Amino acid sequence: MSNSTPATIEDVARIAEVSIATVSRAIHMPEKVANSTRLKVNQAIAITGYTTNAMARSLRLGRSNMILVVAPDIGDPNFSNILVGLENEARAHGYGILIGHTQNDAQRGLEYLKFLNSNQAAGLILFTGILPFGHQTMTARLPPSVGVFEPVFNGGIPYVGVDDTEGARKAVDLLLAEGHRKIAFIGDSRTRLAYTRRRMGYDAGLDAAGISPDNRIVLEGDGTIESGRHAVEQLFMRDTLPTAFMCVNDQTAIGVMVGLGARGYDIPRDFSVTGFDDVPQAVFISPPLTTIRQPRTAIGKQAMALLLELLSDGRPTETEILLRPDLVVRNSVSAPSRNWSKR
Amino acid sequence: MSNSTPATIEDVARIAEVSIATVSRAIHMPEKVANSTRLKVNQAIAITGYTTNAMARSLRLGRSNMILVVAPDIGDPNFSNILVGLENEARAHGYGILIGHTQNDAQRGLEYLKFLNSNQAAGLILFTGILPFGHQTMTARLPPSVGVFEPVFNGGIPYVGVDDTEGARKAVDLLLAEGHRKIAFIGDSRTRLAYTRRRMGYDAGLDAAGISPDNRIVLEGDGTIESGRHAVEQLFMRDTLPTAFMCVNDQTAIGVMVGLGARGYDIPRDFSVTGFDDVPQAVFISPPLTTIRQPRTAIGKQAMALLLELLSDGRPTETEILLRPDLVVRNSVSAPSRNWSKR
DNA sequence: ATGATGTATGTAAAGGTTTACATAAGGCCC
DNA sequence: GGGCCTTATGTAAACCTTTACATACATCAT
Repeated sequence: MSNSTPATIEDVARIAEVSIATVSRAIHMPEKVANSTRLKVNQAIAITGYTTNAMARSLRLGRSNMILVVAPDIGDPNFSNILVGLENEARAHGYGILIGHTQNDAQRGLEYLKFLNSNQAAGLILFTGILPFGHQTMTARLPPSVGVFEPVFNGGIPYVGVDDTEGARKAVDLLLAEGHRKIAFIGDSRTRLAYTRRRMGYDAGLDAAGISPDNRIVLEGDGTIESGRHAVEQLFMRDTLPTAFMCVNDQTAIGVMVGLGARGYDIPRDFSVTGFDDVPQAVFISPPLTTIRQPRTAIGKQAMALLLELLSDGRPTETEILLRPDLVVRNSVSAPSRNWSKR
Repeated sequence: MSNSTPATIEDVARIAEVSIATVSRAIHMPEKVANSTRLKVNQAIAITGYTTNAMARSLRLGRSNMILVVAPDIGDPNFSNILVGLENEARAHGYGILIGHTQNDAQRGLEYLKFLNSNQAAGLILFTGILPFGHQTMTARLPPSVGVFEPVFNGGIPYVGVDDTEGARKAVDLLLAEGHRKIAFIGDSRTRLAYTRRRMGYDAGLDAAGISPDNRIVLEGDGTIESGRHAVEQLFMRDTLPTAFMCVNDQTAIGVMVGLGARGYDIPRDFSVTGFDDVPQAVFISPPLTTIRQPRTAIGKQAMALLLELLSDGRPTETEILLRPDLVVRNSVSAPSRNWSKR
């Protein structure tokens, strides 16, 4: 059957000697069709190699079987594993994944909006932490959407991610348990919800340990390696130094380690460092980084499951599913060796 | 105009007081329509917020504006950067990217084949190095396709990637220049075309240096970290050891370094190691890995450009576009310190 | 004035589905 | 045997475009 044009439902109907309506029913509502007929149809499908034309189907149904996934940066090491989870779950339900990356450019976001408007995607997964569509869009027009990895700032969109506060708490508690009392928090941008939440974990841990706010050092940056390096430089300008650096993410932590290394310090002997995310590099840098693991594949899977549920129910839930963060202990933390406060 | 159902071409036609054919022409063949009319249509489009329904368009045209990208593993560190290149180029031409990963499972491949058969994708980008569809598919049915990163084994599909042979040659020449004479090549599977080609570079370099085949050590594996570690163990069983390990990819090189480290050797003092790919980790491991860089974004961009060209021309070119590999020198190579052959 | 040529627009069909509605047949009850 | 319900199938419309073909009008050469 190596026909040049693919078989249509009509070809199947002709061979099975039934109407096209029956063929459609045999495929999508098999219980509505007599056993004998279903058999004939299935044979005809096998003979012709028929597969339903997704375009025609989506057109008729007014809804596609694609999910648009928008991320600021496809290359982000966190991204790919979540994508695996998303993709697996989507495929299992007959959906495909359409991907786009905005590079934090609103113009780009708008271009992807077209995929939505033109009915090419039935749902939206957002990695961006923000609706990347400027103000042209009212949320009303958006298809069912789920934020992932980073809570969505505007728009009141359900979110699946790690419990940032609890994760940060685990990190700070480890540092505390090792005996650290002067712990710096190296954050990224205050506009990121993840920052705020991790910071909350940091503060809560320090509160519980009875460490006064005066003894806390909090810096902001942009979450890059460079930003971590820069934070170290800033801190060395001051008259007090922490004994430990608790970083908002692994990139920052790597930057901190680079900065400290450049000044000739040894980690964890001289300073302890923790990260957050457990990116693949974390295990390769030296020393291997003690950090908080994001269950990325699970996050992807659950986010997609939630979206698919929204898609069938239509119920506009505003949920937040928080997954448990795990502390992964490697070699970047030890007890404080000396008190840097007075040097 | 926050209407619940999106505007159709008919809404636009009514407002602009023209026929739907004219609207369609005003959009797609503006020169065929009078200036005054075009103006009216554009205004009507602005008022209604109309965007073309991609489903209807694709159905009518018999061709979608999606490109299917199939990779064995989305999480592969090589993948994401190529994807960036692919995506940028696609978007610039109004195409979207549909992604799938097979995990080397033929069943999975078949599932993606459905996207193709159901007309949801106009073209195919293959990362898999092999047509992942078992034998059910004759190439005739495949849409325009381009292999990327890994030459496609079966199917005679155009390919865009790095020049493996030249890259390997650069690595072996560096090792030779440092004075190494006993260089082991740690490969992966002989079925991978990339292996064969890199191996050719290795042999060519050694030939040129007048090193006889007896003095070459070649091992095979599966390209994983574990496989690199295993290769080291195997070599220590033998009575001759190389002074340098030239690895088919960075993963293997990392494994080799781990294996050597576990035995207490220092790199590059005791042994030199080179990789291939320049994955993001390569810079973080210690010592940072000297390797061959794949111009990933450029590969993606060119592959997509080629595919788009195929899509419009229809000309079934069987090309191979080989990009220049760059040697990136870090710290895993130095002159051989002693001769391990007789220990 | 006539016919030819060219330009701008309209009409209607086609693309492959799904599904509301119509029809037909079979079984059952009285 | 007639009416009624159930089950299985068919008919045809609708989803929204694009485009071949038809039409209408203007321009121009003769």
